[in-house]
Amino acid sequence: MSTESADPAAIDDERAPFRYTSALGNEIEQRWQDWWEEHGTFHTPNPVGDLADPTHPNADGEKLFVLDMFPYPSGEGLHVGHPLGYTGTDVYCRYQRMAGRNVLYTMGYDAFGLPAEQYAVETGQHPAITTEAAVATYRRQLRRLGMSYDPRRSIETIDPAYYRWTQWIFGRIHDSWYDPEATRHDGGSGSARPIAELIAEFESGERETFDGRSWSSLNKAERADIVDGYRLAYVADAPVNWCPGLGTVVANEEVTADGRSDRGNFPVFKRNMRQWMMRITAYADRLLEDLDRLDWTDSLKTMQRNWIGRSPGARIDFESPAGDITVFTTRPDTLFGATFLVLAPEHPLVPDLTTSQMAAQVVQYRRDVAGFAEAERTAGDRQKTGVFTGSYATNPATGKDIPIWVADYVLMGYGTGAIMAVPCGDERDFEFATVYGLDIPAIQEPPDEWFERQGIDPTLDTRRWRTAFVGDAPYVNSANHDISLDGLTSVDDGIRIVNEWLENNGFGEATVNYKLRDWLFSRQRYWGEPFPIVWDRDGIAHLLPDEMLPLTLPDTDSFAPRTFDPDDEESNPESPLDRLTDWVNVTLDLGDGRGPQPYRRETNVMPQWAGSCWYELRYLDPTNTERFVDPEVERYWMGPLTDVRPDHPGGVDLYVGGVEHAVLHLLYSRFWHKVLYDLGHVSSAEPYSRLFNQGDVQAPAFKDEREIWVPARDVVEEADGSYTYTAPDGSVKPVTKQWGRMGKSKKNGIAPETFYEEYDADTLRLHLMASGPLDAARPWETRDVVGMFRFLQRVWRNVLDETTGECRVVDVEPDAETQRVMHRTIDGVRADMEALRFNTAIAKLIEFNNHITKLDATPREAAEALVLLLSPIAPHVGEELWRKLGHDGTIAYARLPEADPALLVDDTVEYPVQVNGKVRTRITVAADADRDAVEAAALADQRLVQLLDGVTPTKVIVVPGKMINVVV
RNA sequence: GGGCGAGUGGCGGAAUGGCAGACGCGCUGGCUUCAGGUGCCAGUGAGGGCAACCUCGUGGGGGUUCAAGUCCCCCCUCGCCCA
Repeated sequence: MSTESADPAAIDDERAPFRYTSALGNEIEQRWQDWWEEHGTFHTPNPVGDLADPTHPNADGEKLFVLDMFPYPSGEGLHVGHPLGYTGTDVYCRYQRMAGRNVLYTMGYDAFGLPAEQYAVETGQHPAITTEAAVATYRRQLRRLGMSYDPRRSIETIDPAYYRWTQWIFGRIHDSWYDPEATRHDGGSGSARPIAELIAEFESGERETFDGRSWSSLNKAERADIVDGYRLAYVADAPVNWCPGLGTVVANEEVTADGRSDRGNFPVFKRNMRQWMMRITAYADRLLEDLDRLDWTDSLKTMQRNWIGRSPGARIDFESPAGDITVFTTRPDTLFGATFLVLAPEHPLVPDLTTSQMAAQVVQYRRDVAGFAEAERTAGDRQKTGVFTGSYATNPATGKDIPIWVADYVLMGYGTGAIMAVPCGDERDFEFATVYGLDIPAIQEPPDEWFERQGIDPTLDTRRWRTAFVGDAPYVNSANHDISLDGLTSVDDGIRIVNEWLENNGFGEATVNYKLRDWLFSRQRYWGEPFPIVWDRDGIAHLLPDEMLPLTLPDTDSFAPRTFDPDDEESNPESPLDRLTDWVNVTLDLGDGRGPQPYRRETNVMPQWAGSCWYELRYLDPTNTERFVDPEVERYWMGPLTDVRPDHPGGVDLYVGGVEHAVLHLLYSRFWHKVLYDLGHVSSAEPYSRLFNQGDVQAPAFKDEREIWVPARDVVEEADGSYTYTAPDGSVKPVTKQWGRMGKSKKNGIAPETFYEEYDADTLRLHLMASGPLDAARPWETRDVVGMFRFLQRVWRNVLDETTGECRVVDVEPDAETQRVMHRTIDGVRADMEALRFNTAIAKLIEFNNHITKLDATPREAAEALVLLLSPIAPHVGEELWRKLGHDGTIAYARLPEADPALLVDDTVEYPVQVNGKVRTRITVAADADRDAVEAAALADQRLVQLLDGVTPTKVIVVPGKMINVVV
């Protein structure tokens, strides 16, 4: 830089030294952020305990608990997409504080888990160090955005003082069982109960073991096995998702549709392994039913319903040479049409059923399909494949022998892994039967319209059908010596009759199948909560007593997991904690009367989701060392609001986050909360009564020729509109542009810091809130931001003199028009803020400010209303102008202005006058004119008389306050 | 394939069935300035007209209504979720 051009800022300084500039904005912001911290401005009082404060200005206000989905801090720091939801909640909280409510609002950090561990492995640093650094960055960045969090309530899931209670809750889940017969304390049926009550029932003989053996005849291990079969957290050999590339097993929810891990995109293999599970399936019905009590979007509820996947149907046993084959079907009424069985290739009975003639083919088939993902296997457009086992089963309804096939369109993970195939009533079975020439008897007589749509004449000869028929239609060929469905027309009736017959004859029973599986809860990783579990020499698991918590994660340099060739299905997981033999092998007195005993610690750790299952509860009472949350504090913040709705479940008043957590976090968290509720630890039946999904911020992202994302900040647009990327080695290559959600994976994040050079945090907040409704995705365009900066400058100029810095408001009554604009603004902005419509609230504030700009001087009343209403969105400017207007302290608890209803209506109303629906003229009449007077005034209008040209209107419609339509 | 949601200026978006395009960006012109930038003022859906005004216009097609971006039916495109 040379002297040839003057510093542009210097010119402004001369002429307007007190103009609102980026430099001034940044100075004000950091000053107020320090002030808030020093004064504990956003400390929120609890009703009792350490955090109680009856002197707080809003201590007696109505409570409001607002929650953000807390972030998983990555080494990259925040990008400008993150604060979209966070700013929305902050604006809402600041607004509600000014409306007098006692607002609980804070932020925590979800810091255990795979990405942190992977980052640590890559950089060779301990995850505790990299994670703490990332958390510190997030804290600094969020503070810089002016978030009004109560800093005392922040938590980190990796803090032993926090995960002590994660382990404690695990213990409560481990030490309970689900009794579907129990009457819950709220009167509902089905409840978690302490496992001790179950053991007592076995001991007293009140409850029998499954196989009828007497409790007293069993040894310890046998008893433990039986009890474990009831626990809500249990160890089981179960088909799990083994991911050699990650070196760990992962949950169903973490596997993508094409059978890969959502982290790292490695192949995932189904394998039976001994793992910790959570019996979330016990809660399937309650998780489903209670969705009706939640104020969530329908799309989110639908996603949860689909994931739970409740299908009523029946279990039916088919006799076979290898014993009974149990199938699950949603259409037991079609049993008469079942002409073959199909087993999943992994079904355990397949080897026993395969005859020696078919053995080679079956073995080959099972090998062939092993590599296919579930999604590929069930894809609708794929040619069905399968192989005959050589064996036959008996259809209990028809008594006929039907062939048993193996085919990969049947999945081991759904139902029983075996189906009865009804080719005339199921499209997949129809297709399969057609390919292999199997019998397709008709059991329903489809209506004529169905045949018409198929383009064929009505017939029961299914060889001429093009597809299966599904729906209500009269049954045919559906009778045996006991029952007959023939002639019935309702599927519901058919199902009921067959189910009764199955039960009466011992062939099966009505049952409900769920897509939801139990939650795989252990991971063979280092960076997670250790299980508070030790194993004794008999292989029995023992829960550590509460006073041994927290069980801290042992420090080690060898935290890297053992990973494998991603395709090495035969590899076996190894936990990093296994290597720490000094930690693993311990002698402990568990206080169970057995004295010190040698144990082996559980070496799996909990999955990333554990810490987020209950964090909102810890925010309530973060300093409590006696309990995870004080019951009175929990009831105050999260108790059911039965005055709002009799079936209100309680929980967080507003939860804001991305839709990507629709089935993972939100399902797990609800499950934990319900267990705590059943056991009487919380008063709320649901954790989040209202949930709002904020949209994404989209940004340009760039891919090179290999379809790999390249950092967007190193891409430039060429003169011809194409894009090129300059790699760190200096090479330049062409790339293609796409829009995508801002984030690490697409390498298109824009850091908020880049923003403070030209603008400031209040401008960013305004821009994020103004650029669209909170739930809409929006593209990021940095050049659009200047509009909100200009707006702040104009507000500033309306309150302060740019040359002197002095307040320039005048103490005179605003004129009548200004009063009306002001009160309409107050009314409109308040309504918009209540409804989270910040974009339209900002538009109204801009209009009001533009009105003030046109006045010769700014009336104090108008300036104060403007600053108060603006301050939730632009809090730093709000505070600064509030001071300049002569007020002490903070604006955070100043009361919002009230709209005077009398000033919301005008004296006169301008009516558009339509002729046949098209606006042709306008008239102005008194606001209190009645319908007839308005009509008369319209018909007397010169222009209308001219337009009508003597024609008498057939009808005149007057919509009071809105418009007039003259029909001719 | 199924479910849900969305299609409005050059762009982001606004509109209890009642004046389509609020507000912002961009663009055009003007003022300030030696100049650039900032700032300020005005204009800005398309087409026609000297003008007052007129015609068209919310993905496409139909319908309900005095009146449809909004409600109903069919179709197209995009997004998300589940297969």
